[in-house]
Amino acid sequence: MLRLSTKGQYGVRAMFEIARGYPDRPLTIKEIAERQDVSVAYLEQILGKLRRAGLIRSIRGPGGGYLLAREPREIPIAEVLGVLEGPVAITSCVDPREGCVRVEHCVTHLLWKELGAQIEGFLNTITLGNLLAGDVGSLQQVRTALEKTSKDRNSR
Amino acid sequence: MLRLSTKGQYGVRAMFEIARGYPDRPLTIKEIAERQDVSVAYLEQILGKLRRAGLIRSIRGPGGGYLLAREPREIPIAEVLGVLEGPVAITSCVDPREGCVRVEHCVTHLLWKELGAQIEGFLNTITLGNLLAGDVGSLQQVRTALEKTSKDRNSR
DNA sequence: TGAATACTTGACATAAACAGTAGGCTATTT
DNA sequence: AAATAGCCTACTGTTTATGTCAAGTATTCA
Repeated sequence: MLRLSTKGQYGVRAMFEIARGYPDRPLTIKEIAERQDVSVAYLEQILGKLRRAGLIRSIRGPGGGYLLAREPREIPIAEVLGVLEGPVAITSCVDPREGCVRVEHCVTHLLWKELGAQIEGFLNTITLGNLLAGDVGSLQQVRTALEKTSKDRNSR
Repeated sequence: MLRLSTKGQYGVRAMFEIARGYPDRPLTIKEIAERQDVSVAYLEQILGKLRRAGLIRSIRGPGGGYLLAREPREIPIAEVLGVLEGPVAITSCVDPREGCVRVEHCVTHLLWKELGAQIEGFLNTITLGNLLAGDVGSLQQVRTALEKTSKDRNSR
């Protein structure tokens, strides 16, 4: 359940690849495609969205390619995914683009809302900088802290 | 992004409805369907899965219906969703039923794995009992604790 | 200026997943 | 026996996901 589309996955991987070159040199689509094993045509769509959203810049012509528009540590994963897949919306009930017709009857409304907030919160704490530094391992500490807190809550 | 299928949503709502009657009386599919505004035929599929997984019991014949197999507080939402939609698997890369072909090259592998663990951890802390008691509001505290911890981590 | 290189856009194709329906069957109670 | 209620499986229409393709536009270098 709760699978991410390939657009989101490839997008993050492409951003990572671009970030690796940052700020030294622009990376061509072809390079990114080869390194991440994705078709050039498909990547074009993805990078186009990211560029229009202002996350990356492009330079045309020979020697051109893509560059990050900001520093890696200023680009949270949540933003990349948000551009490519829209906001987190576990159910249509909590989708900002739709809306709940039965909020008051909907017992689960709050549950989905909180789950969404949880996910967004998490993805906002991780940046491309973290990915580059390879310090995602320390995330486990975050989870551990969460579980402890929940346990406290339930034992009250 | 990350939308839950209707099966999962309806399933949780159905479980909630059954839990409301617990342990007094069995609820018929028809009653659940009416109260949660879902078709009887569709609900049958969902309740069938939940029954085979041992989350609910059924009683046939007149006066029959569905009952919880355990106490509401012993039934985490994660389990309900797991039965109906399989395990959390943000990408095929971290799907226990598939597997990652390129773990060592896959920078994002750990990220998706942690996100999945985060979600499962959260859904495991919420039970039908919590839903019944309407104390989902206190979830916010959990999130706040999470964010604080993350902040600490990043400022180190 | 012309060739090479690279990005841009929109239409289209295929396949998988989702959401729900339909119909017949079995068990239990009265 | 009749009524009630759950059980099971196959089928189907729709939507979404995942790409591909083709033609066009912009930039740079020689």
